[in-house]
Amino acid sequence: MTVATSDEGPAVPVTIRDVARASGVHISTVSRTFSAPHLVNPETRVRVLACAEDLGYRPNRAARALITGRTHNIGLIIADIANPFFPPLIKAAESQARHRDYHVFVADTNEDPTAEEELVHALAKQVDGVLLCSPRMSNSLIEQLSREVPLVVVNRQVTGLPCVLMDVGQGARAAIEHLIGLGHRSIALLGGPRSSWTNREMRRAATTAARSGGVELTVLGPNAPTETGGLAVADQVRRSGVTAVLAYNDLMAIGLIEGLDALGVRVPQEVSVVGVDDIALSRLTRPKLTTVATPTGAAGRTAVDMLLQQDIESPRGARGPGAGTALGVRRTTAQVMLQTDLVIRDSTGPGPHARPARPLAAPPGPDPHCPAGPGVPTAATGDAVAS
Amino acid sequence: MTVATSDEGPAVPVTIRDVARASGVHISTVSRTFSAPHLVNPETRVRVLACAEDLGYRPNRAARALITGRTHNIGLIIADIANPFFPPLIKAAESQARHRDYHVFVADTNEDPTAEEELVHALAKQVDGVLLCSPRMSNSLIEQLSREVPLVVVNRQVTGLPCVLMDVGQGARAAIEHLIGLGHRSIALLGGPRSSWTNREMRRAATTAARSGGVELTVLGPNAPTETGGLAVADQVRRSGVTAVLAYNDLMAIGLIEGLDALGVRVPQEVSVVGVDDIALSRLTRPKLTTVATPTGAAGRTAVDMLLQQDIESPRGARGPGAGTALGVRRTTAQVMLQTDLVIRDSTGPGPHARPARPLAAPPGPDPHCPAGPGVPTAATGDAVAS
DNA sequence: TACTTCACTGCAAACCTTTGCAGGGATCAC
DNA sequence: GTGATCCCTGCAAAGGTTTGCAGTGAAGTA
Repeated sequence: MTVATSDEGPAVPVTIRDVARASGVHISTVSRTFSAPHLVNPETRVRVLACAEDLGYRPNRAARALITGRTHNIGLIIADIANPFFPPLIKAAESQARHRDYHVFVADTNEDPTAEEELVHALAKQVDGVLLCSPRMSNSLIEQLSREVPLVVVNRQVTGLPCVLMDVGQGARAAIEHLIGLGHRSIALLGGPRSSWTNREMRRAATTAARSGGVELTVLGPNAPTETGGLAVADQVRRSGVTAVLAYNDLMAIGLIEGLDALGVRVPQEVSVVGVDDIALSRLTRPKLTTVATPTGAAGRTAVDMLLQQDIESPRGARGPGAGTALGVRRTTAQVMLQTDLVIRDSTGPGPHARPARPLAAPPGPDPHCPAGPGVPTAATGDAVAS
Repeated sequence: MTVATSDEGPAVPVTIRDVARASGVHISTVSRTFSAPHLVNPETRVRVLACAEDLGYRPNRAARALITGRTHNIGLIIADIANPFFPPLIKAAESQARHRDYHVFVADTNEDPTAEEELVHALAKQVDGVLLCSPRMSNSLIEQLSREVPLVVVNRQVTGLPCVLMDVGQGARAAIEHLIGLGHRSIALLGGPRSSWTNREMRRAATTAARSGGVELTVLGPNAPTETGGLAVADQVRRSGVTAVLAYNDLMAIGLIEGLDALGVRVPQEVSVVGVDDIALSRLTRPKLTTVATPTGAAGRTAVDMLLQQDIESPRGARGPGAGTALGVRRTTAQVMLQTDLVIRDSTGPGPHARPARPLAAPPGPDPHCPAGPGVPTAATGDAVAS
């Protein structure tokens, strides 16, 4: 380890006043040079700019925000940055924001609802709005927080708030039908976090699809939405005697496959596995993962658009002329539902020709109605969920 | 898609003044209630707190920062958030920061030096310091930016700035020696991004180790540090006739294995592959990846510590008493080098008993000195790199 | 009683910037 | 020559908060 001393430290901060003094004009002229150049004489402008450059002046964005009410920042709160599901969403959001001259600040909550709330507070006055992705806190808390800072919720339906949803219900249905079509009659659903909206939607849709397909559905969980979570239930899956599994997400599916492999259970020969998300990794595992692709990029872009739209409509901090009547700003809130796609790869295969090989298997469901009729449409009709 | 209208929008912002009015005290008392509670009468305090609670008051952190000069935020700039190398670093940094009552804002640059620079400017006045991880811009630009906001650099050596480095030189050496020990005589190094400090260090150390081991080292690259980057060079690797490869990082190693697999080349039977980073994924691929484990968590924690330490020493925005003499603040800068570890798993195996099977193989190096002597120590002696 | 001490609170400046308003000077038309 | 118009610039308030200083009243001490 080297230790050195230097006096190249952050220089004394140079403010608009320093530039004004150096260029012999009033600070308001300097201000205008940067925020409304057309209002200042070209000659003055170049002089001011030269001085600014010379002194290394940069407008203080915090001070500017204090008076304009706009920071040109967007906060992005996500449950777990280690989940490869999120990076494409983040990148899409950042790219979209950049086009609109906004910056995105990302924060990770470690799936902790308390951290989520605290982060919203922390970000509140430093950003123009927050994108809340796969939140773990309650709907009522989200509504309450939305009075503090404009919010757009991703992967959760909150009435009265703009939401970006992915139709995992349809995806789960497609997955179950795919498995039924392959001849599976006993299927497990690996649940994710309890407070996840996606989790509830999947469960509902999978249950419906299984019922109308006349097959048995075992729900295992809740589980941590990670490889470890999937790994941990491998033994339970094996003993349950199911021949196919729909996992809450790809990470769990991958962990499960790993766990089954360790137990000597082959995928897809003995057990078929379907994930959700279509993370980049799902193309790299062996077997390549059959999964429900979710439009993460579109979700990020859409969320930014919705936030900025609502943001532009109602300039921040606008006190009513009548001296602070507590009348909220009127605004429109839309909820968009993005489509999902089943991507069939190598982790699903034909169901057992005979009964399940494992002795502990529960008997198949008693009343098979129709072989594989499309289930009741469940999209977009959900009420508020996730207490 | 549902569209609705609501007037539950963000309420009129409630300020310290509103609380003061409601509780019948001066704003300074309200301020003290929050930032110096011991200075205000307990009765007054509870009254003020009640009013604040009632009105839903939250101190405006931006305004506070304007006057105190401290935001209690840390910026974290990352080359590519999709690289699983970073999440553990991010999480460690966040956890460490939280203990010190700081928040971390993460931003991704897409490996784009321009975006990096812009982000530093954007963050400058909204955070107390920035952690620059695996930067892609020039050292001189970094030095220049460090005058705008306190900086700690991770994975890059910049003289005069606090740096957190991982000893990838030692790691690369250990990897090469491991391969030599297995009997490999013709090894390739898959290079990463040209402007990466890690890339240069690895190359230097690998070259030295190969030379002193008397084996041939082929450098392939630069390449994108992603699965795709690894996938893309698979054919080149095959044709080069090497029997072992050290990749710039795990992602490339995994992509390479995938690519070799597609070409019918078996790992590790025909070609051994070593990665760097030990991302979680490297335990899940098949074969499990042999890799140089880098202490990402420790790096994140250390970086936060170094930033906060330097930050505390020199309170921001302190103008000298002599009315703005441009004398920089004196501060200490340390450079720490963290150790790496070779983790041997299943992607490396014995070298060829005979000559390499492929016809195109280059002849082995002419002068084998010592079988596997430890190379010259290269740690911590590097000058500034990466123009 | 007079004086000190103490706890608490109010006053006002400060942080850095933006912006509505008004003033100054030049240009132009009549 | 007068008045209107226009471009540019300065003035000062505002945004929400912190903080050094001073002032108040009460308690304590002699």
